[in-house]
Amino acid sequence: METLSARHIKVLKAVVEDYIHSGEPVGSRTLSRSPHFQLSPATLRNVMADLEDSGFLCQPHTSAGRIPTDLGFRYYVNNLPAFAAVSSEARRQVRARLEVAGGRLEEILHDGVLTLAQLTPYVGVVSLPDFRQMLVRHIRFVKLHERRILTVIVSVSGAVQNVLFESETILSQDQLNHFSNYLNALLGKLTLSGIKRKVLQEMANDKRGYDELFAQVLALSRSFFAQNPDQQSDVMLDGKLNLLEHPEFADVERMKEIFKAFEEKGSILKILDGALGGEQLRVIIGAESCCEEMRHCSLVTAEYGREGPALGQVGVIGPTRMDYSRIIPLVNYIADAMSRRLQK
Amino acid sequence: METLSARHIKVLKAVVEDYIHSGEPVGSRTLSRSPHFQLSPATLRNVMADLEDSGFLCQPHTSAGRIPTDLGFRYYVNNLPAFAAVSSEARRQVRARLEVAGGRLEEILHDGVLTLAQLTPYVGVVSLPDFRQMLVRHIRFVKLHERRILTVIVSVSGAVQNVLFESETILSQDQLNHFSNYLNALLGKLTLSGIKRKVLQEMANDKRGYDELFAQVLALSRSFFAQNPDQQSDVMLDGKLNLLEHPEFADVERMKEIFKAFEEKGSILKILDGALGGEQLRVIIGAESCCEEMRHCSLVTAEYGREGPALGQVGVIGPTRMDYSRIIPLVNYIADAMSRRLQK
DNA sequence: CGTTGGCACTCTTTGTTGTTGAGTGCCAAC
DNA sequence: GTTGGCACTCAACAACAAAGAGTGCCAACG
Repeated sequence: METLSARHIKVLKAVVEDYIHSGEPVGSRTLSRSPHFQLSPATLRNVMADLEDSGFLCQPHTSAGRIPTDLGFRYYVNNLPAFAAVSSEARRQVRARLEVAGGRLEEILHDGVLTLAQLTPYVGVVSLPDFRQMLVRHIRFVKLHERRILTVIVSVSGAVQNVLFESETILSQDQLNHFSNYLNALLGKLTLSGIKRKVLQEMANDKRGYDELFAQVLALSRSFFAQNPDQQSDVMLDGKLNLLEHPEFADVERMKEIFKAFEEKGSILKILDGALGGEQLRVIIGAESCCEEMRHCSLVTAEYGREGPALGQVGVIGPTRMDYSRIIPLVNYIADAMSRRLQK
Repeated sequence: METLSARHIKVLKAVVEDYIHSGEPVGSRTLSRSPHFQLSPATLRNVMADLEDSGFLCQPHTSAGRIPTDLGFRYYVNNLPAFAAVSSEARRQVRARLEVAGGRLEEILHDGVLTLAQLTPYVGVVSLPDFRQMLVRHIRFVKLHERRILTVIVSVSGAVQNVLFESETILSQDQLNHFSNYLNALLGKLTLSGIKRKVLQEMANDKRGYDELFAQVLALSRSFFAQNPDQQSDVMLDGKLNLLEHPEFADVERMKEIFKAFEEKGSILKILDGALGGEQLRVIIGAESCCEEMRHCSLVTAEYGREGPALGQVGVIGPTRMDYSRIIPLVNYIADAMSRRLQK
């Protein structure tokens, strides 16, 4: 186990790749027929038995071939990167969908997952940025009725968020415009949580004399933050149906499990944003996600959003038997295209 | 066929209800054991054969019991309404979720489908109102960058819509505020399409001299409508997983089919809003929906939105073997609660 | 004439029992 | 270290039998 000989590695690679493409357990005989091996089935059997002892392969049952374990896939992904170039068809689609002008953040993200769902037989997934962490470009208050106020917040990256709340006093639309202007001039490059922190600070040393306008803005902000504790972010999925085409999800129980994770979204979000700010591209294989329902799935995700902290993760969810050599470059490519479009 | 005798009706009712609760084809023996019948299996067989000839029942195969056809369910729903009262548990949940203050339209709709998905073993569904047909309460323009403008539209019922577009000339936020005020004062009780129509009209007889402000507003509106052709409405679903618990969807193929319809949404929207403005409550059974993928499903939907035209439909999607006597009153009850909350 | 018991028939479901084939582990020989 | 041989395991498949539920039809009964 410990260290693998060159032959062990070669066999592991062959098993993983064969399994990725066939979906069937691969036996020593199949392997020996491959032109890459001049070895007899018996020899391969010995090597495969070693790999099984080391935990890279396993057998569904005694008289079947071997399939890679999570560890086997992990070794493959980490050490054997024969990455395929992004196909011209994929480039074409990305150009058509993502290399266009602007659009709201949500539209861009949606285009991203849609493209992934169409270019791969897996599920496209993207985590929406945590609004509280985004730089605010604009705040606007709109009076709806009496004390009922609609806040429109636009982030630098083009995300738009609407929040309803009740103010403490009745204010006119003119006053609100006034406040909006005041705040917009003030806020420079702050995040929503930054603003909240600032407001709380200012309120703490309330003794200082403010001009009246600022006091009113403070009161308004307080109502605003009071009514909207900390809304969490969300994920967007597309192409769930793709998964049903894979033989590993023909079993209804297994399918239920994974669709449950999709419906709840919370666990997926946790997996995606759990490592935000870590590496640019991540591959999470099977049980590595620590999510019970996702133990038969892998994720390939990349951060999107240039300059400053990443906004979120975009990628695909598929069976652990995923075509990593094609998917990894593709996810990278699309995350890049999204980031570029977001910059415009 | 033609007219059914009292006995035929009684048998049909018994078969439908037994099938709804057991999910198994029901045979003459089972039926004769019911305390409601003093008849021998042989007699019931004759009656059931009649009902089969008339198209109300059918057999999955020769030696199985009978199950109701779409027509059988239809007759049952139309003529045999022994509706169950809404359970106290359901009332409690509706009170907790829907009889609270305000919230944005989307939140209200979301609460509605969520409640349905939790109270029934089926899928909760709601069609979002066509924004173009809603009465506009507020329009607000927010300058983002150069000619890039964000429009915030709030409808009378609390729906909020954000639209991005580019104006023809560069305008300051003060100017935009001016326009917003002008438009808001002007638009009274118009729908978005109403406004569009009006703008187009005014532009047609362009020769008339306008004051400059109005001319500018017109130009702005033109850019707005140019960039946003006619966005269609949408549907919201919740509780898709519920369906997987029903034996009729244990078959992977059938499941795929229905989930395909869910993912596309378009066909569901067509079914839902196809009959908007018709009856207050509708039951659509199996193939009646004219949607290939939905031929094994039934829908029970009711209109929501009081005063003026209905906003949309809310209800459930389940197998044709649905517990109509419980679901119909429940859907009615929830549509009512939603409408009441929307009025606030 | 409506109702009923009897009977032969159909067809699914379930369990049993081989048979086949792919694949393995181990061992002795090269 | 590599290889061929061999016995063994196990899933998958097919064939077959038996059970059970339900039917249609018919003759008989009140």
